[in-house]
Order: sequence, then C-alpha cells, then structure tokens
Amino acid sequence: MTTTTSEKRGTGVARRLRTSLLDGVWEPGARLNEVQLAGQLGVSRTPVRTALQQLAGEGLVEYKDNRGFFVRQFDVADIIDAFEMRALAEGLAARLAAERGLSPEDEIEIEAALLQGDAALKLDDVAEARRDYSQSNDRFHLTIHRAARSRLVADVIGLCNNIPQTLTQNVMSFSLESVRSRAHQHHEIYAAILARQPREAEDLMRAHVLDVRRAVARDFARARA
Amino acid sequence: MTTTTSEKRGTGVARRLRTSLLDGVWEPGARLNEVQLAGQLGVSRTPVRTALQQLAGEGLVEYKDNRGFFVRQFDVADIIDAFEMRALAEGLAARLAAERGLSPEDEIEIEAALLQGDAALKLDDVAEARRDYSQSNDRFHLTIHRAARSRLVADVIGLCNNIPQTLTQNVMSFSLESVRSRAHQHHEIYAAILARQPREAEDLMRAHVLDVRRAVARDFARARA
DNA sequence: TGCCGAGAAACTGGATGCAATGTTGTCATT
DNA sequence: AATGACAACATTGCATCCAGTTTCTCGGCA
Repeated sequence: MTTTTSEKRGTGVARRLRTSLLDGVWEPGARLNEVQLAGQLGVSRTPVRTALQQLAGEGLVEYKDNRGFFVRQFDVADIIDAFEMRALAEGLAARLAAERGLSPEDEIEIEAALLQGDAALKLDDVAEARRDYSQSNDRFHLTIHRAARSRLVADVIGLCNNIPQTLTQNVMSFSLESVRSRAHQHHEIYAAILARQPREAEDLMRAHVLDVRRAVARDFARARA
Repeated sequence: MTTTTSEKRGTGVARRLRTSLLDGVWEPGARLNEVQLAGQLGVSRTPVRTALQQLAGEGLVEYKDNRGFFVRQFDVADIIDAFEMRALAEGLAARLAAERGLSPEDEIEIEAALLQGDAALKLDDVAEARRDYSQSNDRFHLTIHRAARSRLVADVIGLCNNIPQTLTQNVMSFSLESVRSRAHQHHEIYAAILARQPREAEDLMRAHVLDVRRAVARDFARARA
C-alpha cells in the first residue's frame, strides 16, 4: 500500500524519484524496475517511464537498450568536473545578472537571503543554523540564476547540481566554521552585481564556487581520516 | 504512406525528429501533434512521446501541461548566451584534455582533422570546401570533448550546440574567408593540449569560440544589410 | 458585425495488453 | 565440478484503449 498523495500531475512522479535518487535510496548502478516502481508509487508503468526518461535527461539515471534504467554512478572525477563546470556557469550567471540588471523583486529577495544567512550564522543551535544557512544560500544563488535571464545557463547549473548532491550534502554538514569564513563573499558578489560590474561579479562568483569546492574536498578528506 | 526505413530502435524516432527540428522543418512555437507525427513516422504515439520527452530535456521542444509539445523558439539573447556558455565549456574541455592527456587514437584523429581542414581551405569548389571544413571542424572539437573524459562537460556542450544550429549553420555558409582567418587557432589549441598546458589550452579555446561568435554576429549583420 | 457560450471534436495523460528481448535457473555432457 | 544449451520466467518496447482536458465550431444575442 502506498501513500497516494493524489498528485495532480505526472511530474510529481519525477520529483519523488529524483529526491529518492539524490537521497541515495538505491545503490549506484542498481536496476530500476518499472513495475516495481509503479507499484510503490501507486501509478502505472507509463508515468514511471516518463519520469525516468526525464531523469535520464538530467543525468541521474542511465538508460540501456532493452534493459531499462539504472541508477547513475558517479566517481570523484565527476564531482570535480561538476564543480569546475558549476564555477564557470555560476560565474556566467553572475556576469549576466550584472549586465542585465536586477529587478526590484530580485534585489529584495537577495537582500532577504543575505539577512537570513547572516542571522543563521549567529544561531546557537547548529542544526538550525545549517538548515537556515542552506536555505539562504539556495535563495541567493537561485535569485541570481533568475536574474541572469538565461534558460540555458540555468539548465547547465541544474545539470551540475544534480551530480554531487548526495555526496556534498552530507559532507557540507561538517564545517559550519568554513561556511562562516565564506559568508562575506555573498555580499561582495551582490555588491558587484548591484554596481553593474560584470567582470568583477563573474570573477567573484567563480572564485566563490571554487572555494566551496576546496572546502568540500577538505571536509571530505577530514571525514575519511 | 511513410518511408518506414525499419529503424531497429526507438531512438531513431528521436534522431529523426531532432534533425527535423534543427533543420527548421516546423515553425518556432508550432504545436507538435502526437498522432500526426506518429503517422508520419510510421509508429504509434508511445515512441513519439518518448522521443519528445527526450528532446524536451535537450531543450529543443517545450512541454506544456495537458497541451503537449511545442517547437522551442530562440531569440538573439539565447544565441549569444549559448556562445558564451559554449566558450566556457569548450575551454574547460580543452583544459581537461590537456590535464588528462590525449590517447594515441585521439592524437591521430585530431591530426587527421587538422590535415583535412587545411586541405579543405585550399579547394576551389566553395561548396566542397565548406562541407569538408565543417566536417574537419566537427572532428576536431568532438575529439577534444572525448579527450576531456567528462560526461558532464560533453553534455553541456551538447546543450549549447542544440540551440543555435539552425541559425548559425545558415550564417556559417557565408564567409569562407573568415573561417580561413581562424584556421591557425585549431593548430595552436592542439599544440597547447599536446604540450600539457591546461591554462593555455583553455584560454585559446575560449578565445577561439568567442571569435567564431563574433564572426557569426558579423556575418549575420551583413546578411541583414 | 462582433462577442459569448454550449456542445462537439480533437488531443493529451495514463492504464493495460501483447510481442520481443533479456535474464535466470536447470540439466545434461564432459 | 565446470560448462554450455535450453527452457521457463521476468522485463521492456510498443500499440491500443479510455478518461479528462483543451480546442474548435457554430448558433444566439447584443
């Protein structure tokens, strides 16, 4: 018996499968049985196939002829590449945002995100601080993606983010201290965008993402030690 | 009655639709009727839907709830953004190729591509020259993508290339002279990769793609005049 | 003439059935 | 005991069918 939350649209199937994939519910390389998934999700094979097709396009699952869908497995190089690509794409997004200018709504949203982030870092409850900061971080970056006004750039960043989530998310939960050390970068990036300085915004954002990459790598190494 | 070339696999449907889309067979924004396409392709709606979903992931068509698939329409900003993104992604590919090194097969392939390109530019028949150079250009870039050994980077470049093809392809057919003026860049990029100089390979490739963008923009403007 | 709405037609979303392909387990042979 | 052939089973690919939504048509009305 399934929960059957009465999703109004088939995309809900893709969303549910995506979160399961990102949460690492299935082993990397595992075969995804359509009838089994259909049973678990309370729908027929058709929407399951639709969702899997979509997720294959996002790079989360792989398709093999006449054999169906398998959970994509990532290695260390994939994660490194994803950060490199993300640094470039987010840098471009920041540059475009600076070139095309922020809408009043975007300004409000970014400033709210920055406030939320600063407040989160002063919290005593570590779990709460992480949750709040993570949310503010998402708001900050998402708003810049929107401000870039480029579907392609947004798609590319989405592609990059789909990849390491499962690893980085866990790893990210370590050093709140290192997060704190990078908090000022968000403010500087915002200032550059506001001042309509595309070159500077791009450089700052690119360096910021690469800093995050470094921090993740460091925490990852520490976790293994 | 359709041609029914007896494709062995459903992916053939996606391939045929993709080429039709890139060739501009349908108006931008046109609705793609599933039963009609199924009839034309000689299959049922199911594989057509599968293909359209895949093409939606590639950004060639758009999906609207309960209304089906529509031909994606691009504007000038989309094309500019695609070149910017492609410059970054191809630059990254060149850097990764320089870092990870070329396989002997890749070396052979690139050198063959360069030879073909040089030969093409000496041909008298302009149409033949264009066709040959275009092919050599594809070989050159595709080999570098492969040498980068990064599925994500290859996917991103694919995303970028899906976008302006229909416009750039036509426009590209203009200035063979401007193509000739950039021919040496391929050699320089290859030299940098061979010499294992990632930074230089990235910079050269990025500049190369942006040069192409400039040339396309110039030819486009000239065509309108 | 132009606008609006009800009903009809067309189309998509999802479920199901069937043929083809892939997988697995058994058993005989060496 | 290992291997290979083969048959039974499981799973996918595609076609078709039905239900819900959208789109079109056409008559009514201002």
